[in-house]
Amino acid sequence: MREDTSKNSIDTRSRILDAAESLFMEYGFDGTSMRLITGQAGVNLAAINYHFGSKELLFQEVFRRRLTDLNRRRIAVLDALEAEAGGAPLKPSRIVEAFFGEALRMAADVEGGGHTFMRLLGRTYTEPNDFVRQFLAEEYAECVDRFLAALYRALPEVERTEILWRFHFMMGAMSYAIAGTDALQLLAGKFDDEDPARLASRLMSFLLGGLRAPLADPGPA
Amino acid sequence: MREDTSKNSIDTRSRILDAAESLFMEYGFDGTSMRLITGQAGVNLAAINYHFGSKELLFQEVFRRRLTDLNRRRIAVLDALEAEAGGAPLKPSRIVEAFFGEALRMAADVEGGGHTFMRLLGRTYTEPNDFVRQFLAEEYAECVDRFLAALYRALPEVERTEILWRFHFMMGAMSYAIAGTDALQLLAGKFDDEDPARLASRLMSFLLGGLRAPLADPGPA
DNA sequence: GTCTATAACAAGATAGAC
DNA sequence: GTCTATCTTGTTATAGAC
Repeated sequence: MREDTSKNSIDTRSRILDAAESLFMEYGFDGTSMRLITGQAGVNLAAINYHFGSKELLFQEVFRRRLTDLNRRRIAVLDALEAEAGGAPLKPSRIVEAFFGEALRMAADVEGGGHTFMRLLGRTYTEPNDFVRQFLAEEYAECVDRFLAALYRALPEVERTEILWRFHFMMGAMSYAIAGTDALQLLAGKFDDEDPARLASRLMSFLLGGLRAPLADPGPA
Repeated sequence: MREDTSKNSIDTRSRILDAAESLFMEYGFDGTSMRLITGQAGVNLAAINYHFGSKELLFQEVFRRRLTDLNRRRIAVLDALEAEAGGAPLKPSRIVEAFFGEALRMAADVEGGGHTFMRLLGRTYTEPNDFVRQFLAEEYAECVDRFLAALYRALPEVERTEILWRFHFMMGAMSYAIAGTDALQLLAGKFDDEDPARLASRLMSFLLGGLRAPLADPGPA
């Protein structure tokens, strides 16, 4: 194993990305200065602009680095399920497991940074920063469209708007699930420490319960 | 109706709070400058420090103004339910409805600013800003303790950690539900515009489905 | 209570030496 | 590719006139 033959240049990018991921997660985009990032990464202040062009572009790269792969894996799993089903609609639970299971697997990777990234992602959803809003929408477009289409086919009797909302609710629950494992939160300190696999099965059971819940009364006309 | 007899001083505080609430929701704490707030409020820049002491204290006051009442109402509803039950455990669905129903009612108040506030609140949960973390924990402590105790009594056969997590998941779903009504989001543009009452019943049905879901397999020992 | 002016500092970005 | 030094702008906060 080469120790630091290539400690420069190629490594600098990664060091910056790792530091940025962790700091953006902790302090948010506006709360994280470039000086803080380069300080933690052990690189020069000017390196961010040299390697990424700007703070915003660095932020985007932090997401692209992991998100592209995550959504590719999601789609691959969905492809496999659909191939296996041979034209028949999938079970809703399989679809949900494919989408959220991949995310939870990434979140379980504490060493490799997947955990930090998924927390950052959850946090960013509710941070309506203009430039990242559009970026995330593009990055997710294909994956979300594929999964929604699969759910529409799997639940033809359910109004599409209802499916959309439930999918959205599930994203919220997952986001909090990941954030809650060691973050702030009103309930912090009340949780026993427990392994991510246990959490994943807790969440999945909750999500499927919500997805299968009886439809709401549309209310009085 | 008096037009602007008291346009000063007492009104200035409210104007600042309203502007701050809306801007903090849109741009976050760090992304919102005092110049922006005072500009939108139509008051002088120095007014924030005069009336609130600092930007941080203003932020806290934005929350206190609405949160204290919200949690008081929640507790009042719980008190009424428990009085009615006369010592018997409550139905879990009633407890959940009390807690989230009050929040949803506030979120439905678009005119009065409750909607903006609830979106800000949901966003702030995932923003682990040190000073607001502690503040929110204190502001919520009594209410959360009361509702958790009620749930523990209502579901004695369910492991407490499981209840804690499901409560947490529900908070996440609610947060996204409120944010998603007109915010960013990957699914934005896909939602038909619809009234908040409809959304509330959609969410409640999802939450109860999740709460009632079969317990997860603890997994292999 | 409200205002102007400004102090004191931190931010992102870049020019130019090495 | 990396560094230092610096430019420009924007930030919170406050002193002091009105």
